[in-house]
Amino acid sequence: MTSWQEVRAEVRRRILSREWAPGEPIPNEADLARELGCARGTVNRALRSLAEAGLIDRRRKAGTRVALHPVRKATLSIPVVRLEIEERGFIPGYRLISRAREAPPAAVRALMGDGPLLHIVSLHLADGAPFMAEDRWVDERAVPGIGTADLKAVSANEWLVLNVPFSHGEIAFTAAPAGCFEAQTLDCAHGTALFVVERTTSADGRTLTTVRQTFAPGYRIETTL
Amino acid sequence: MTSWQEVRAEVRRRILSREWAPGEPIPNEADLARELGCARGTVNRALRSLAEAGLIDRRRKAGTRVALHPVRKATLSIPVVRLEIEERGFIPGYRLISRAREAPPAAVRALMGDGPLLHIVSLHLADGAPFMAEDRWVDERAVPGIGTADLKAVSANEWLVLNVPFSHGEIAFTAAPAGCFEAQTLDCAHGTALFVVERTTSADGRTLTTVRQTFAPGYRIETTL
DNA sequence: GAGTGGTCTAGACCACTGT
DNA sequence: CAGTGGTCTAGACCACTCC
Repeated sequence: MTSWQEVRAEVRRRILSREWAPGEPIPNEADLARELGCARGTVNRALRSLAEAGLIDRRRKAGTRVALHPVRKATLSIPVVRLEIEERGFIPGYRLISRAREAPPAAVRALMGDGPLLHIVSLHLADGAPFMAEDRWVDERAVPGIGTADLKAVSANEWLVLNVPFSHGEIAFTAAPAGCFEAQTLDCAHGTALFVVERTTSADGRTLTTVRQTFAPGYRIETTL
Repeated sequence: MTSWQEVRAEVRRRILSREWAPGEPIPNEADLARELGCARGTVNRALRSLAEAGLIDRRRKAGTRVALHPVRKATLSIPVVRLEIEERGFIPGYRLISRAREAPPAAVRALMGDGPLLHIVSLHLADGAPFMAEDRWVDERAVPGIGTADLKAVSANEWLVLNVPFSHGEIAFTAAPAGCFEAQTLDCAHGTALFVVERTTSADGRTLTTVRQTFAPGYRIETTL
């Protein structure tokens, strides 16, 4: 019993077997280290891992307790769309639909201010079939270079990932019916239930870009718990 | 420059500022520790954190490199539904719709075998309004006690979390149109675009339960990147 | 074979917080 | 105030993997 993975496994076993019941405190790090025959640092590493997984709650002085409601955490990797398409075994494609300097609608203006924004609409393909339609607004002042980027060759999605480091972002997942635009670009019936991802990224407190990605029917995100 | 958070911030700064470009190797732990004036363990902690975040790639002997495609990782916490409703500021409610020992459809049988399964259908409410409809199959042999649980008082969702430790799970997110059942229970029009979560949990290689949760219109999951 | 990250140790000090 | 987790250190050995 020397590795932190072994310590974690043993503690997890005691929790799952109800030897240590939900809500109950477990021994402190020093005691556990003595019992299991390892350094306190090793126990700390193991317990930190379990705390991140949501299986235990830790607080200084109060000690460590088995979580009352073990919170499952699902981690989603959000790669560049092109890579996601390749990972699913398709040949990726891309088409720029429009690109214009426009006054944004109210919802976008609330996020990104009144300045003129670049509005980029594009379509990503998998094996030639529509995969995802992207409607994006970019703050030209916050993202120098986007004005001259060749968005016919490289998608805005990819250009931004490669050229604009960001510090913070928000992402949301919803379902929405296909509107006229989606029905046409994604080749589906008006009103079809589609999976939607909305993302906003910012740096230094400024919103760089906000995007709404609508996926073709049947799209699903999968991961393990 | 002594804390691992400071080290991480400094390394992140150099990456974001392109001082260390994507794909390029960065100094090894020992060198970095010397330069920044701290122990190697501290640098290790910082770099491990950045690797988990997807900003760098690390391999023994090959060293550490700035990731070519910084993979965004979104972590979703999946709490018990009742807690999720409370967190959104609503008063949670729950209604058991049906509960029967039935032969499962082919899709479920493929996952959970031929044995007789318990089929539980229920509805979760937020401030009295429909919030989520749940269609669940449970393997009675693998989950002893579910047969006698009072599922009118405690939702199957919560009963399982409290009584059945699991070791592994899969989760998927999709969009689907409301069928007759969803339209009726969630009080929406037939065909409405709804957000769907499908989950399967297992332990010791046996599938314990599989569930399809359909959320009322407007539902969205949000998180930060 | 050798360089790099992964980990363990023993000890120390500190920050937070319940009592 | 005192107990507990959080972290840092200096040194060591090991596992992996590229050359």
